[in-house]
Amino acid sequence: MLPPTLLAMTIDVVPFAICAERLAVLLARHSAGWRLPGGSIGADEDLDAAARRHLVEQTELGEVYLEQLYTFGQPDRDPGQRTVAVAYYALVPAGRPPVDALPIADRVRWASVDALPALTLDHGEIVALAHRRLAAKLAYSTIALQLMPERFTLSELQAVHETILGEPLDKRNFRKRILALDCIEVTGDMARRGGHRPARLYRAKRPGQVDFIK
Amino acid sequence: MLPPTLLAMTIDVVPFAICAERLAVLLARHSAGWRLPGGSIGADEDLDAAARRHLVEQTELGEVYLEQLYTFGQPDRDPGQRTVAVAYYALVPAGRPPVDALPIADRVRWASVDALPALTLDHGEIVALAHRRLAAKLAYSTIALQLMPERFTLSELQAVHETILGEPLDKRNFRKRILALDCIEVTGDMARRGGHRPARLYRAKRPGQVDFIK
DNA sequence: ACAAAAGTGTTTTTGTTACACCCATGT
DNA sequence: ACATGGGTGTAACAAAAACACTTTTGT
Repeated sequence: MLPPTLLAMTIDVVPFAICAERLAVLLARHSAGWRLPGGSIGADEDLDAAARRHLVEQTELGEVYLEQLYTFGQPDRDPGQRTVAVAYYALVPAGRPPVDALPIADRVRWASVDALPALTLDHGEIVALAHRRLAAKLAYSTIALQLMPERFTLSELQAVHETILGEPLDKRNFRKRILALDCIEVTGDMARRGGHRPARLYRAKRPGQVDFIK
Repeated sequence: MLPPTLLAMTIDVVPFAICAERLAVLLARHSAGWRLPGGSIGADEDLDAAARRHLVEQTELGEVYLEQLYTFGQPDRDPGQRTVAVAYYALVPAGRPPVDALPIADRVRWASVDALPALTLDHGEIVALAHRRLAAKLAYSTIALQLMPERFTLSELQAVHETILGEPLDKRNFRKRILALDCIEVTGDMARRGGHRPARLYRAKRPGQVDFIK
């Protein structure tokens, strides 16, 4: 058998968050436009670790849910040199320090998935695939909790689902289903925001953990 | 940003088939035991193409369903040199020329997934992940048809499902569900095998295509 | 008092599961 | 005639969908 080929490899990360009721991706400024955060893999670095490192270095988003998505290796995907990209997606909880307040604010930007600027290489496709995967996972896992702040209302959680799926959900059925999953619990505190009845605040029972359902 | 790192990359393929009512994997003989078919990636070769090429070269199995599974990149997964493996799985229809009849018969071997020999590196984990993925896909796609010969009976299809899931299924419910999917059609011919009533032979309506359901 | 979002059950519909007998062939 | 797997429908149950009004706050 032939020895393994040496190939240029990168990591690309699709960092998702909910911004202003929209599913948004954090993009990094690049000479030729915008691209996904990412970069090289250390000689002795795990792929997951490399993804996390690039995310922290370029976006200051640590401690987020991270999952491998797909590996893109078409020879012509990078017109410069042949590069294989291992793509990941990350879920950033709402309530993290907003990018505008960070020193890196001029290097990155949140962009809504349905109004993305042109991205370098095949990064547009990578985002599209990540979005589909995320939407599919809503149906059979508790993954949406990874996009929520520590404490949240049921209406907020429902809005996140609706944003990702792109369709409205029935309030009573949604609540029934979520509570039956036994993945969140009441905190006892109330969110009083706006001129209306205060809402109960919930928290994840097992923060950081994604459960599969059914 | 740093330039992409050059890393040793390989392709590993998990070729599944149903042999003797068991889910089996085709293994390749290796100096240090058994391993999955696979190998290097050509400098200008697509990853999918490389997976298909290795499968043909090492196992003579062309024209099979092939899907990327996961990319394994732990730094210590290969004690020799650091190697990243892009893993695929393949589904081989029953009724292909059996391996024993091929000139490569002494280099490869079908092994049942529940009686695998020790495999090199992390290939055992790769097989386990592929098996889980395949079992999961039975529930929401017509992927099992990729393991069937051109013409097959409903009982044979049910047996394939049962073998992969490792549990028996109800005959009437299974038939109702499969026929409702509108993915197979009667050929008009009958399979008369054994001392009992002949069975209708079906064929896939869209051979080679995997539909998602629900 | 009004506007705005929170909270709450029941009915209907749909899909899933459980289950048993006759049929056509080879021996 | 008997053994073997092929073929078929219905009733019970569970899950999902549809649906409207009262409550609590801020202004």
